[in-house]
Amino acid sequence: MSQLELSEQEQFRRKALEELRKAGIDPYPAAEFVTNVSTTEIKENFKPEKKKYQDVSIAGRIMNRRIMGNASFAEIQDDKGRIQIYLRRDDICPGDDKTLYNHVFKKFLDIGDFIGVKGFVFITQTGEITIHAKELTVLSKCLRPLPIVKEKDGKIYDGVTDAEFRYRQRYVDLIVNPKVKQVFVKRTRIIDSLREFFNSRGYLEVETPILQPIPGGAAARPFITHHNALDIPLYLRIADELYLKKLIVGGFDGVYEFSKDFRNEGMDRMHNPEFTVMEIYVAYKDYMWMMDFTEEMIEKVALDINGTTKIKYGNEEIDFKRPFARKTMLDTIKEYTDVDITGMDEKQLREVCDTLGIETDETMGKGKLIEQIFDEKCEPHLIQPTFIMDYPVEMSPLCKKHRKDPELTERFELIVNGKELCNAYSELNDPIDQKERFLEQLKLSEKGDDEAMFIDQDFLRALEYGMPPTAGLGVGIDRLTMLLTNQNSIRDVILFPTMRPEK
RNA sequence: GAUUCUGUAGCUCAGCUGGUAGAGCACAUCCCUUUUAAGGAUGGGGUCCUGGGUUCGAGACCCAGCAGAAUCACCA
Repeated sequence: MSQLELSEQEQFRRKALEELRKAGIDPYPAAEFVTNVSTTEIKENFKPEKKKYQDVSIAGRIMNRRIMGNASFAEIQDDKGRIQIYLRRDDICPGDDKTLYNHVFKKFLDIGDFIGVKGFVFITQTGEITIHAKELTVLSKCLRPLPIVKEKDGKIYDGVTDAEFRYRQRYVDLIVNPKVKQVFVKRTRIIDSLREFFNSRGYLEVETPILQPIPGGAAARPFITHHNALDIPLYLRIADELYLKKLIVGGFDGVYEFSKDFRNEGMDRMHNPEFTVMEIYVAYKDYMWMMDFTEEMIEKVALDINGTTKIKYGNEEIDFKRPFARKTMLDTIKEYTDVDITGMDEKQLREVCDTLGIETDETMGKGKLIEQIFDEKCEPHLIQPTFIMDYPVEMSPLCKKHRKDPELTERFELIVNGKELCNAYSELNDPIDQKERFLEQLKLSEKGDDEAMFIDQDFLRALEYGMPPTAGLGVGIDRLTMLLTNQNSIRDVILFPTMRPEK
């Protein structure tokens, strides 16, 4: 980029950079700057009578400056927060040479630059905890004007709100919007909390392939790529289910993975092409056990993150206190539509859909039709955490048939705010049954269902060696984060959401 | 993929019925040793998303495109 293409403000900052160098100051010094405190630590603990923090060293980004001649106030921001700095010319320049204040601080530094400050903490006349600077060190020059967001009594002035700007330049969003940073801190805490829950029960975190020759474990359109050395197509995983079950076959009794999955489908406020799912599989358990486990897990995470089981999400108040409601899918459909679809065949179900005003097409089998009825007529009403149990067998090709009714499966989903949050099975471990279910999927695929599952021969081979009865659970981490941080879009809980490239 | 809305200074936004491009913050210059959204004064800064069209004249109107957001469809 030539000098001519730079904005006026960028040119001024580049000029200041050169002036710093001329003054013998390296604008990008290599040496460590040792700090001994953070902004928030001072603000939380400083008491004027205690004589604490009389020799502090702190580093951060300049976010505000008020120059009053030979004394100035600045605010610097570190990882934790902000604090005000008081700079007096004769304090940071004790000798005759006043360059550091008159030129370096006043002329060559800007909002956005990183500085290090050594000094003591005091309270100003207006009552603000402030660091009185004795030394000032330039740590890094900022060459672009940083948007200035101001706040007074909770009111934001000149906020950076443009969604495109925020997502594309997330680094700026994080600098100027502290609430955004908090969301991502919470996201990590959620994952920490889950991990702690699993580890404390002795389950093992594992890593399974992202590049898979057959994308298994879910019904979805995959991304495809090519491996040059092997000269084969590879798919980005859509789920890690089959690999984790192979590990149960291999003798691990409890395994889990935080899995970045990829689906080549539509994008909207609930869907990003890459997203995170936690899947866990525990041997010798069933879906009833897993329901208790899920309840306990969700309640714990809510408490760990927000200190309460109650959350506000949009206009709803949701309570994650145990126990959650438990209903079968067929009962729920009866409850919301007054239709008992128990034992109906495909033709009858199609008629029910017509009466209820649900669109159908020829590629839809029995399972898909029931799913449509549930998704349209029931799911949106389920705001409080609700387990929906016993899905039709056609909808769940990897799930064990119900112990009491072969038309159903031992499956539950946890619905919160009208959306699926968790999905769990008594895992199908009968290799003959599994093969038949895969063949059913193949028929659906031939009928035109482009989401039907592929047949994974290696998975069938593993099951033939024997898999103990196993309960499995998947949790949408992005959606869980959205709920616990009250965010309306998945893009607000993913640091760098997928965007069309610029220009 | 469909529909609607949006795109003007570094940021947030005005811009009338089509008639010389505006404000606040930021930036620059000068003054000021306890200010806080904010010290005071003065000043500079624009590919009005892009390309066509209508018009004497387009930031505004029309067409096409690009990018984003919301809603819907599919999916978690």
